Amino acid sequence: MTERFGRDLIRGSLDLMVLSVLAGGSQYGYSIQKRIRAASGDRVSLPAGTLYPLLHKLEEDKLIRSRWDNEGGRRRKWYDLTAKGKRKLTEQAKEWTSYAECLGRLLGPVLGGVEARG
Amino acid sequence: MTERFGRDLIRGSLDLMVLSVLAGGSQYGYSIQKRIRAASGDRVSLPAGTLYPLLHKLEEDKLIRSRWDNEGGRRRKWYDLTAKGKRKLTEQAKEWTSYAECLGRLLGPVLGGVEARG
DNA sequence: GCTGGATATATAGTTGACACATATATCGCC
DNA sequence: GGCGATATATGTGTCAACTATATATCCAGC
Repeated sequence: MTERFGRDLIRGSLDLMVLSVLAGGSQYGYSIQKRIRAASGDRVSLPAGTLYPLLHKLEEDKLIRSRWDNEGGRRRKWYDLTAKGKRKLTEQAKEWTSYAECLGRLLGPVLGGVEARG
Repeated sequence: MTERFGRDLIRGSLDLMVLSVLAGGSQYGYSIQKRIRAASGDRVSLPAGTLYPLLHKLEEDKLIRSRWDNEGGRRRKWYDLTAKGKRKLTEQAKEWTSYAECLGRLLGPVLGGVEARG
Protein backbone atom coordinates (compact mmCIF):
# COMPACT_ATOMS: atom_id res chain seq x y z
CA MET A 1 0.00 0.00 0.00
CA THR A 2 0.76 3.70 -0.01
CA GLU A 3 2.78 3.75 -3.20
CA ARG A 4 4.28 6.94 -4.50
CA PHE A 5 2.05 9.16 -6.59
CA GLY A 6 2.92 9.22 -10.28
CA ARG A 7 5.23 12.01 -11.37
CA ASP A 8 2.81 13.53 -13.82
CA LEU A 9 0.02 13.54 -11.27
CA ILE A 10 2.06 15.72 -8.97
CA ARG A 11 3.36 17.91 -11.74
CA GLY A 12 1.67 21.26 -11.72
CA SER A 13 1.10 21.35 -7.99
CA LEU A 14 4.68 21.45 -6.75
CA ASP A 15 4.72 25.25 -6.53
CA LEU A 16 1.48 25.05 -4.63
CA MET A 17 2.83 22.49 -2.18
CA VAL A 18 5.95 24.49 -1.43
CA LEU A 19 4.05 27.74 -1.03
CA SER A 20 1.50 26.13 1.26
CA VAL A 21 4.23 24.72 3.50
CA LEU A 22 5.75 28.20 3.74
CA ALA A 23 2.36 29.61 4.72
CA GLY A 24 3.02 28.01 8.11
CA GLY A 25 6.15 30.12 8.64
CA SER A 26 9.85 30.23 7.74
CA GLN A 27 11.39 27.05 6.40
CA TYR A 28 14.61 26.04 4.71
CA GLY A 29 14.87 23.73 1.72
CA TYR A 30 15.61 20.50 3.48
CA SER A 31 12.84 21.06 6.03
CA ILE A 32 10.33 21.80 3.27
CA GLN A 33 11.28 18.52 1.66
CA LYS A 34 10.75 16.61 4.90
CA ARG A 35 7.46 18.37 5.68
CA ILE A 36 5.95 17.55 2.31
CA ARG A 37 7.14 14.00 2.64
CA ALA A 38 5.56 13.68 6.08
CA ALA A 39 2.35 15.50 5.18
CA SER A 40 1.81 13.15 2.26
CA GLY A 41 2.48 10.03 4.28
CA ASP A 42 5.70 9.39 2.33
CA ARG A 43 3.84 9.47 -0.97
CA VAL A 44 5.31 12.74 -2.27
CA SER A 45 9.06 12.89 -2.06
CA LEU A 46 10.56 15.65 -4.14
CA PRO A 47 14.23 15.16 -4.88
CA ALA A 48 16.75 17.88 -4.05
CA GLY A 49 17.38 18.34 -7.75
CA THR A 50 13.74 19.33 -8.11
CA LEU A 51 13.27 21.32 -4.93
CA TYR A 52 16.22 23.72 -5.04
CA PRO A 53 15.77 24.90 -8.62
CA LEU A 54 12.08 25.35 -7.81
CA LEU A 55 12.92 27.52 -4.79
CA HIS A 56 15.26 29.59 -6.97
CA LYS A 57 12.50 30.10 -9.51
CA LEU A 58 9.96 31.09 -6.85
CA GLU A 59 12.43 33.59 -5.43
CA GLU A 60 13.18 35.00 -8.87
CA ASP A 61 9.43 35.48 -9.29
CA LYS A 62 9.35 37.33 -5.93
CA LEU A 63 6.90 34.83 -4.46
CA ILE A 64 9.34 33.95 -1.70
CA ARG A 65 12.42 35.63 -0.22
CA SER A 66 15.48 34.09 1.37
CA ARG A 67 18.13 34.82 3.98
CA TRP A 68 21.12 32.83 5.14
CA ASP A 69 21.07 32.26 8.87
CA ASN A 70 22.96 30.21 11.42
CA GLU A 71 20.00 29.58 13.67
CA GLY A 72 20.54 26.22 15.35
CA GLY A 73 24.29 26.50 14.82
CA ARG A 74 24.05 25.52 11.19
CA ARG A 75 24.19 27.62 8.06
CA ARG A 76 20.84 27.31 6.28
CA LYS A 77 18.95 29.30 3.70
CA TRP A 78 15.60 30.29 5.17
CA TYR A 79 12.63 31.08 2.99
CA ASP A 80 9.49 33.15 3.61
CA LEU A 81 6.41 33.99 1.60
CA THR A 82 6.23 37.51 0.23
CA ALA A 83 2.90 39.38 0.00
CA LYS A 84 2.86 38.48 -3.67
CA GLY A 85 3.52 34.85 -2.74
CA LYS A 86 0.59 34.82 -0.33
CA ARG A 87 -1.73 36.13 -3.02
CA LYS A 88 -0.39 33.57 -5.48
CA LEU A 89 -0.88 30.78 -2.98
CA THR A 90 -4.52 31.68 -2.38
CA GLU A 91 -5.13 31.97 -6.09
CA GLN A 92 -3.47 28.65 -6.94
CA ALA A 93 -5.15 26.88 -4.04
CA LYS A 94 -8.55 28.00 -5.31
CA GLU A 95 -7.69 26.98 -8.86
CA TRP A 96 -6.58 23.58 -7.69
CA THR A 97 -9.68 23.05 -5.57
CA SER A 98 -11.81 24.08 -8.49
CA TYR A 99 -10.05 21.67 -10.80
CA ALA A 100 -10.36 18.87 -8.27
CA GLU A 101 -14.12 19.42 -8.09
CA CYS A 102 -14.32 19.52 -11.86
CA LEU A 103 -12.47 16.25 -12.31
CA GLY A 104 -14.33 14.77 -9.37
CA ARG A 105 -17.61 15.34 -11.22
CA LEU A 106 -16.21 13.58 -14.26
CA LEU A 107 -15.08 10.68 -12.10
CA GLY A 108 -18.26 10.53 -10.07
CA PRO A 109 -19.96 7.85 -12.19
CA VAL A 110 -16.73 5.90 -12.43
CA LEU A 111 -16.16 5.67 -8.71
CA GLY A 112 -19.78 4.65 -8.39
CA GLY A 113 -21.32 4.63 -4.95
CA VAL A 114 -17.93 4.76 -3.27
CA GLU A 115 -17.81 8.55 -3.05
CA ALA A 116 -21.54 9.16 -3.11
CA ARG A 117 -21.97 8.99 0.64
CA GLY A 118 -18.73 10.77 1.54
CA MET B 1 -14.43 34.23 -14.53
CA THR B 2 -14.02 30.61 -15.50
CA GLU B 3 -10.56 30.88 -16.96
CA ARG B 4 -8.81 27.88 -18.39
CA PHE B 5 -6.99 25.61 -15.99
CA GLY B 6 -3.20 25.81 -16.22
CA ARG B 7 -1.58 23.27 -18.51
CA ASP B 8 0.57 21.72 -15.83
CA LEU B 9 -2.36 21.35 -13.48
CA ILE B 10 -4.15 19.20 -16.00
CA ARG B 11 -1.06 17.25 -16.92
CA GLY B 12 -1.14 13.78 -15.51
CA SER B 13 -4.91 13.51 -15.59
CA LEU B 14 -5.54 13.59 -19.32
CA ASP B 15 -5.47 9.81 -19.63
CA LEU B 16 -7.87 9.64 -16.75
CA MET B 17 -10.26 12.15 -18.33
CA VAL B 18 -10.35 10.35 -21.65
CA LEU B 19 -10.82 6.95 -20.05
CA SER B 20 -13.60 8.24 -17.81
CA VAL B 21 -15.46 9.71 -20.79
CA LEU B 22 -15.21 6.35 -22.56
CA ALA B 23 -16.61 4.64 -19.46
CA GLY B 24 -19.95 6.09 -20.57
CA GLY B 25 -19.84 4.19 -23.88
CA SER B 26 -18.35 4.42 -27.39
CA GLN B 27 -17.01 7.78 -28.46
CA TYR B 28 -14.90 9.12 -31.30
CA GLY B 29 -12.07 11.61 -30.91
CA TYR B 30 -13.91 14.77 -31.71
CA SER B 31 -16.84 13.86 -29.44
CA ILE B 32 -14.47 13.10 -26.56
CA GLN B 33 -12.95 16.52 -27.03
CA LYS B 34 -16.36 18.21 -26.89
CA ARG B 35 -17.53 16.16 -23.91
CA ILE B 36 -14.51 17.05 -21.82
CA ARG B 37 -14.90 20.66 -22.83
CA ALA B 38 -18.56 20.66 -21.82
CA ALA B 39 -18.05 18.66 -18.61
CA SER B 40 -15.43 21.14 -17.47
CA GLY B 41 -17.53 24.19 -18.26
CA ASP B 42 -15.14 25.16 -21.08
CA ARG B 43 -12.17 25.11 -18.71
CA VAL B 44 -10.44 22.07 -20.15
CA SER B 45 -10.03 22.21 -23.88
CA LEU B 46 -7.55 19.70 -25.19
CA PRO B 47 -6.28 20.49 -28.66
CA ALA B 48 -6.51 17.90 -31.44
CA GLY B 49 -2.74 17.67 -31.48
CA THR B 50 -2.89 16.46 -27.89
CA LEU B 51 -5.97 14.26 -28.08
CA TYR B 52 -5.22 12.09 -31.11
CA PRO B 53 -1.67 11.11 -30.14
CA LEU B 54 -3.05 10.33 -26.68
CA LEU B 55 -5.71 8.05 -28.15
CA HIS B 56 -3.04 6.28 -30.22
CA LYS B 57 -0.96 5.73 -27.11
CA LEU B 58 -3.90 4.40 -25.12
CA GLU B 59 -4.73 2.03 -27.94
CA GLU B 60 -1.13 0.87 -28.20
CA ASP B 61 -1.29 0.14 -24.47
CA LYS B 62 -4.48 -1.91 -25.08
CA LEU B 63 -6.49 0.31 -22.75
CA ILE B 64 -8.89 1.20 -25.55
CA ARG B 65 -9.72 -0.30 -28.93
CA SER B 66 -10.89 1.37 -32.11
CA ARG B 67 -13.00 0.70 -35.21
CA TRP B 68 -13.79 2.83 -38.21
CA ASP B 69 -17.52 3.19 -38.74
CA ASN B 70 -19.88 5.21 -40.91
CA GLU B 71 -22.63 5.48 -38.33
CA GLY B 72 -24.42 8.76 -38.92
CA GLY B 73 -23.29 8.82 -42.56
CA ARG B 74 -19.80 9.96 -41.65
CA ARG B 75 -16.55 8.08 -41.37
CA ARG B 76 -15.37 8.23 -37.78
CA LYS B 77 -12.99 6.26 -35.61
CA TRP B 78 -14.90 4.94 -32.62
CA TYR B 79 -13.17 4.06 -29.38
CA ASP B 80 -14.13 1.72 -26.53
CA LEU B 81 -12.61 0.77 -23.22
CA THR B 82 -11.04 -2.68 -23.03
CA ALA B 83 -11.22 -4.76 -19.85
CA LYS B 84 -7.67 -3.65 -19.14
CA GLY B 85 -8.73 -0.06 -19.71
CA LYS B 86 -11.57 -0.37 -17.21
CA ARG B 87 -9.21 -1.68 -14.57
CA LYS B 88 -6.75 1.10 -15.32
CA LEU B 89 -9.48 3.69 -15.08
CA THR B 90 -10.58 2.50 -11.65
CA GLU B 91 -7.01 2.38 -10.45
CA GLN B 92 -6.13 5.85 -11.75
CA ALA B 93 -9.38 7.32 -10.46
CA LYS B 94 -8.58 6.04 -6.97
CA GLU B 95 -5.03 7.31 -7.17
CA TRP B 96 -6.24 10.71 -8.25
CA THR B 97 -8.86 10.90 -5.51
CA SER B 98 -6.25 9.89 -3.00
CA TYR B 99 -3.86 12.56 -4.22
CA ALA B 100 -6.61 15.17 -4.14
CA GLU B 101 -7.33 14.34 -0.51
CA CYS B 102 -3.66 14.45 0.32
CA LEU B 103 -3.15 17.87 -1.24
CA GLY B 104 -6.45 19.02 0.20
CA ARG B 105 -5.12 18.34 3.70
CA LEU B 106 -2.02 20.38 2.92
CA LEU B 107 -4.19 23.23 1.65
CA GLY B 108 -6.72 23.03 4.43
CA PRO B 109 -5.12 25.71 6.62
CA VAL B 110 -4.48 27.91 3.59
CA LEU B 111 -8.07 27.92 2.40
CA GLY B 112 -9.12 28.65 5.97
CA GLY B 113 -12.83 28.69 6.64
CA VAL B 114 -13.67 29.01 2.96
CA GLU B 115 -14.05 25.27 2.39
CA ALA B 116 -15.10 24.39 5.92
CA ARG B 117 -18.76 24.85 5.20
CA GLY B 118 -18.68 23.57 1.58
C1' DG C 1 -20.59 24.38 -58.22
C1' DC C 2 -17.88 27.06 -55.35
C1' DT C 3 -16.35 29.09 -51.04
C1' DG C 4 -15.92 29.08 -46.09
C1' DG C 5 -16.60 27.17 -41.59
C1' DA C 6 -17.49 23.22 -38.69
C1' DT C 7 -16.43 18.46 -38.40
C1' DA C 8 -12.85 14.82 -38.18
C1' DT C 9 -8.26 12.71 -37.97
C1' DA C 10 -3.16 12.72 -38.24
C1' DT C 11 1.88 13.78 -37.33
C1' DA C 12 6.48 16.22 -37.28
C1' DG C 13 8.75 19.40 -34.37
C1' DT C 14 9.19 22.18 -30.17
C1' DT C 15 8.77 23.37 -25.33
C1' DG C 16 9.39 23.26 -20.47
C1' DA C 17 8.61 21.28 -15.81
C1' DC C 18 10.60 17.98 -13.38
C1' DA C 19 14.06 14.11 -12.53
C1' DC C 20 18.77 12.25 -12.52
C1' DA C 21 23.42 12.52 -11.62
C1' DT C 22 26.83 14.73 -9.51
C1' DA C 23 29.34 18.09 -6.71
C1' DT C 24 30.38 20.50 -2.42
C1' DA C 25 30.45 21.34 2.57
C1' DT C 26 29.19 20.83 7.52
C1' DC C 27 27.73 18.06 11.58
C1' DG C 28 27.61 14.21 14.88
C1' DC C 29 28.96 9.67 15.98
C1' DC C 30 32.08 5.87 16.64
C1' DG D 1 39.30 10.38 10.36
C1' DG D 2 35.67 7.94 8.10
C1' DC D 3 30.81 7.43 7.40
C1' DG D 4 25.96 8.67 7.20
C1' DA D 5 22.69 12.40 7.71
C1' DT D 6 22.09 17.14 6.85
C1' DA D 7 22.13 20.98 3.49
C1' DT D 8 22.48 23.40 -0.94
C1' DA D 9 23.60 23.75 -5.92
C1' DT D 10 23.51 22.85 -11.07
C1' DG D 11 24.17 20.81 -15.90
C1' DT D 12 21.91 17.47 -18.60
C1' DG D 13 18.23 14.37 -19.87
C1' DT D 14 13.38 13.02 -20.37
C1' DC D 15 8.84 12.95 -22.03
C1' DA D 16 3.95 14.67 -21.71
C1' DA D 17 1.64 18.04 -23.87
C1' DC D 18 1.41 21.97 -27.22
C1' DT D 19 2.04 24.23 -31.81
C1' DA D 20 1.75 24.13 -36.42
C1' DT D 21 0.46 22.03 -40.25
C1' DA D 22 -1.78 18.77 -43.42
C1' DT D 23 -5.72 16.25 -45.25
C1' DA D 24 -10.57 15.21 -46.15
C1' DT D 25 -15.72 15.43 -45.64
C1' DC D 26 -20.13 17.85 -44.75
C1' DC D 27 -23.30 21.60 -45.12
C1' DA D 28 -24.93 26.45 -45.68
C1' DG D 29 -25.03 30.51 -48.39
C1' DC D 30 -24.31 32.51 -52.83
